[in-house]
Amino acid sequence: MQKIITDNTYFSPKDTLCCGQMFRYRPHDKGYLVFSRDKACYLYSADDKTIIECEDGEYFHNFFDLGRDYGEIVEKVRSFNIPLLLKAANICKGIRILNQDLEETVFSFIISQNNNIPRIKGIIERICEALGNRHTFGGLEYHSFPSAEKIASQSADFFKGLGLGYRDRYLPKAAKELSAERIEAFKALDTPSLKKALTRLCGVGPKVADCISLFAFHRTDSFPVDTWVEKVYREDFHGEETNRAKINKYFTDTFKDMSGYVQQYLFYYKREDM
DNA sequence: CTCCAGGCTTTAG
DNA sequence: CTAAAGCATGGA
Repeated sequence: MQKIITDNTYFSPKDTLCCGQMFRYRPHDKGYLVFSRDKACYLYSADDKTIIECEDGEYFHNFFDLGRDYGEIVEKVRSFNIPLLLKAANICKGIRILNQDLEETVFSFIISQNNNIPRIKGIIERICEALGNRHTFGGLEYHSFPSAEKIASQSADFFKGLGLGYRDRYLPKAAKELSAERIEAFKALDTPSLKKALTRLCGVGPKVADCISLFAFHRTDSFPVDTWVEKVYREDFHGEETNRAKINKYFTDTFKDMSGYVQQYLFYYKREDM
């Protein structure tokens, strides 16, 4: 077992996990158990430290984006000098934008459409239990997130049985569309082209594409606009637009390559009703 | 009962 | 091209 110890000023387990960018975690002991792909870690804070215990330190170092200076990012966000954002940055400075597995992110956010977070978490858990491989971590049993190939081999009815509702047919279809060549081609694209390419996948529209480009490709010039962000835009930025594409343009034009960080701060701030 | 959730596909205009 | 209807499910 490896142990990664970091300062917790810019790394809060709770805020990083609960801000809506990932769904596979649960409270455990002093912190949380976190699952990504076929891997697991135990994440917790003690005194002024945040600690990761896991078998694959390299994987989770990258997963939690530990190579990046978040003090610098928070300062850049503060420098926009927007009162609401100053407040949000203080509360959310412990959020790290994760580097998540591409396939897992694609399927997870297809499921997220017109859905709420507790139910999304439940659906993903049932998918892992039904199709994932069994693993153990520190004596605890868990299931991996299934491969695209495995998802592609299931019927829409199978997913309906897991409670996906009308999204049942999107998963196998998107899984078949996710070829290795296509995934490889994604990496070379700039963010607007990547977003367009992701939108070709069944069940992936502009908002989900923004989430994938942010949480799997770390494209921080993406700004996903969902119902909560729309609420922030209306109520706090006093925006007039109702078209989500235009709201997206307003935010990305304003925040450029800080868009992803700002979006997460605003989303979390609004959803937690702080 | 209605309304809403990290919106999308399909169809109509 | 844009706009709107239709969509499963479960909790408030």
